[in-house]
Amino acid sequence: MPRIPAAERRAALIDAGLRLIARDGLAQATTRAIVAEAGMSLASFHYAFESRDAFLDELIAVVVANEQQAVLPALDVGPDGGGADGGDGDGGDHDLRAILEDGLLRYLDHLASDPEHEQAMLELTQYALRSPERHPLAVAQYRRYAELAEQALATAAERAGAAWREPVAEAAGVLVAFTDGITLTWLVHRDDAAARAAARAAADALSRMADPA
Amino acid sequence: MPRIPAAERRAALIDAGLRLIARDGLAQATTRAIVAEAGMSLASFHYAFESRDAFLDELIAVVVANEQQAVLPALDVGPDGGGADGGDGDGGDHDLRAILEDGLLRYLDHLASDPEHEQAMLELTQYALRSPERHPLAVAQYRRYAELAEQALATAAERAGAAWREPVAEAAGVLVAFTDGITLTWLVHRDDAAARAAARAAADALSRMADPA
DNA sequence: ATGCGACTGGGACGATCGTCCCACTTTCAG
DNA sequence: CTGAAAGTGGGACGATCGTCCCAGTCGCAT
Repeated sequence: MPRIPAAERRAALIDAGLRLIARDGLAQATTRAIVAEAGMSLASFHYAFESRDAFLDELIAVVVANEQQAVLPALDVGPDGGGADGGDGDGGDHDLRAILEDGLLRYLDHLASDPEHEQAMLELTQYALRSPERHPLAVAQYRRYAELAEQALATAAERAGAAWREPVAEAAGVLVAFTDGITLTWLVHRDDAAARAAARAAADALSRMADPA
Repeated sequence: MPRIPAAERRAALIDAGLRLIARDGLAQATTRAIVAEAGMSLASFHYAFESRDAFLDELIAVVVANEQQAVLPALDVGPDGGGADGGDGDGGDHDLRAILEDGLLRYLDHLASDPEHEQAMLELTQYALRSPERHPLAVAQYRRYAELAEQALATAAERAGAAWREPVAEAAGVLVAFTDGITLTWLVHRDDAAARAAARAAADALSRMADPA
């Protein structure tokens, strides 16, 4: 009812759109459903956005930009965690392994606390993957993931006093891939124990891509 | 034009449907598009299937059942591959690591040879993940993946003369998760080198879940 | 205060969706 | 040979989609 400038309306619509996609899926995110979720009239949608496609393009861009605070602190904060039992042969990078596993477990907590958000991100990726003109959006999304992973891995190595053997970007790519896979299988099975086992294996593999200082 | 019994028509429609989903995406797989791809009339669709939802349900079931020959031989055949350079400390399970890496690289070849199929499977999973009554289809799909992974891992360990420390199913779950993540990131970036690096790391992590005999 | 431009509401348009119906043709058991 | 059953074609239905239009109304600079 109150008058709202177009810029704010865009933000409110994107917010409602993401909420709707997370709850009901991308296919249910029609223009009418979006404005209903935002409590607006249908005309406001096309006053703020040229088309539904343009709306989704901007939604992806905005959501990807906001992904930072959701994942980065998951791997960033906290001193040494308790860590699982050991028994590994190599010494040295034990700390890095524990830090990485701790970060991945923290990500699993984040995933469990808001599974629909990750499911929505996955759905948006697949949407962008279709049609060549939208493919760059998916690439940008995963480049952002890689950036965040890179920061987290750099921080982890620094804290453990280790050094990545190859460029951090390579390990970051591996981390993104593993995280994605763990997310997808957890969304299917909701099996926390299996996800933790995969996280453990992922931390193990990643830690071996670095040398102790 | 020729008369075709309903059973054959069901198979032909499912075949056309999968082809269409792989090429254009699930959203474009309308009843009209499907019958056009199969070269039939629209009435034949609802003569063979009760509804589009029922059609998709059976399509998923059939496709999941046929997934066997696509993935299993990828990890199953072949003696010791060339293998990458080494430098790892631990001895013992070096063979298992190489076998697993070889199998994963073979899967990457399969993925590159028909990326749209894996993309379609991913899309079908997300479709099934929505709505509770279809969720079991996604679970069945990933249970099948886990079965195939289990067979492959058992074969690999046997060939390397190694034994899985935990039940094979646990390692199989990790393999499915890693494979899924590698698939997704490759579909986005089409970066063969990055996928191979992730495959190497995955093989490394998995091989450490077994003990040499 | 006032007028112009930004914003809103509701209704309507054509396209396309899944589904259904019915007249028709082919097949095959008896 | 014949009649019931199985399969086919095309058109139509109501619902819903994205988009558009236009008459109205509010806010704000002047």
